[in-house]
Amino acid sequence: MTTFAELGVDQDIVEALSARGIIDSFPIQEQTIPLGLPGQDIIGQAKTGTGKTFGFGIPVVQRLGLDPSPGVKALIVVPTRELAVQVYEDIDMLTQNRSTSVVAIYGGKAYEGQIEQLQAGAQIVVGTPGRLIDLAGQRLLDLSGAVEVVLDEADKMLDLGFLPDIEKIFQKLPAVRHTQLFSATMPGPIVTLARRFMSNPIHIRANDPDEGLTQANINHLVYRAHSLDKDEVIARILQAEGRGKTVVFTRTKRAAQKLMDELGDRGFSVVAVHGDMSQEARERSMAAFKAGKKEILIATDVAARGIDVDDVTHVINHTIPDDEKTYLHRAGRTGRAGKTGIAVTFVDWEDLHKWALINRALEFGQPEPRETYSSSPHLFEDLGIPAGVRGRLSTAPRTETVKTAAGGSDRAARSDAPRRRRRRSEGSAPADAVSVPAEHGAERAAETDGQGTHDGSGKGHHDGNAAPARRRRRRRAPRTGGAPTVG
DNA sequence: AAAAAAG
Repeated sequence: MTTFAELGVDQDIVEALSARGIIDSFPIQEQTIPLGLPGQDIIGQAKTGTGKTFGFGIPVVQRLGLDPSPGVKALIVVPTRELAVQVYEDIDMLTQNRSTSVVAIYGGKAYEGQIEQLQAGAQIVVGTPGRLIDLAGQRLLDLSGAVEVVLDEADKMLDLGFLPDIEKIFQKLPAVRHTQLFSATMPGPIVTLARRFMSNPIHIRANDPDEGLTQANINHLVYRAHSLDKDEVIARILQAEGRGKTVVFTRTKRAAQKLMDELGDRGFSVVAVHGDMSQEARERSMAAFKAGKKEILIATDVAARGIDVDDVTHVINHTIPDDEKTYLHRAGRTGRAGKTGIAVTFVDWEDLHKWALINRALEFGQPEPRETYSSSPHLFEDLGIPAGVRGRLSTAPRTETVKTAAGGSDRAARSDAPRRRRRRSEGSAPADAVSVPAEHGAERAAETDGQGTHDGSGKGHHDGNAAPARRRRRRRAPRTGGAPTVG
């Protein structure tokens, strides 16, 4: 392993990194930093969770040097607000031993603080396109001196949804500049398009050629969702002992909200992030998940790219993503920085063609998703769920839909799952005899209410609100013993 | 077609 100092990184940046326990460099960093430092334009491609941010971030910070003059000299554009926050934090960390100032510019937040920081002379801007264009249009953000430019998740930034915004932004940038584009996925046509914004870029692929396209340390499991109750199976996965942080992806905002309500009703400690939530609630969710205060994150594809959370052990695709790129990015929330992870995907009947596409593109060699059913032993074996938990869970009471006037009692009756888990990890008696602590229901209700459904701002009354969703809940008769209909 | 991104 090469140290950062050996790559030519300034001592104060090396110290900032080591203060965070970062000593050794990753392959993408070894390849891009020595080129980025002298100003080479780079298209940098490396798998998820292998250190791309520092691959471009260190050269950006170092090239600005110790120039104290105020004004924007570097611009880093990212596709989501949460990623803007994260990249801002990473870059800010790199500058901790020098005076370079960094600001995050993104929507859903008050203008005031962001404008103040710009007027105070911020030198590095990390932001999302909408707010950047907004502030540039108001002459509150001057990009004409941004000689360091990065598109993170570059293929996303150059796809149809973002391209017009990106073109507007590039029009405001100086012609002579250092431009870097990074992503785990870089389709050929996008590389061609990207060259329009760069001068003689080098395309760096930090991928071992005989490795596959996917991360070797992520175990990919794919099941057809036909003959099983997805919510039920996901609940059981979430009950597993030894499961760490888990991200559950859905296709729509509504589905995310619904699943959060469902799991919340079962007593799981969950947070959600999707575009129908207030920005404040989104950031609260991410902070709780990152800190480990909440172990389950329900998300739309807003969280598919770039989000770096330590020790995510499982990614669950409640709905299969539309294409192989999204699949790769979603799965890549686990198995980061050399750790292992499991990605579980449920394929609905109408989505079989999507699996065919992803399977072919990523060369999984598994043309059909595995057949499984709600209490299938092999499913839980695959997932590494301990036998004891499995046995107990398969007999978990699944009757319900008690309609009560006061939501408290029926809710308590249903929330056996995490109680079980907690008791067992304490090594105590079987949980069936244990009653739910009184405060449990109330605590959870408060959490649910705090997650963006109503944020007190009077807006954001998106469909699929918590309360109606809860009332709507009804479960079919329990699948008796899960008599499989394996095809 | 959905999600994201300004409000």
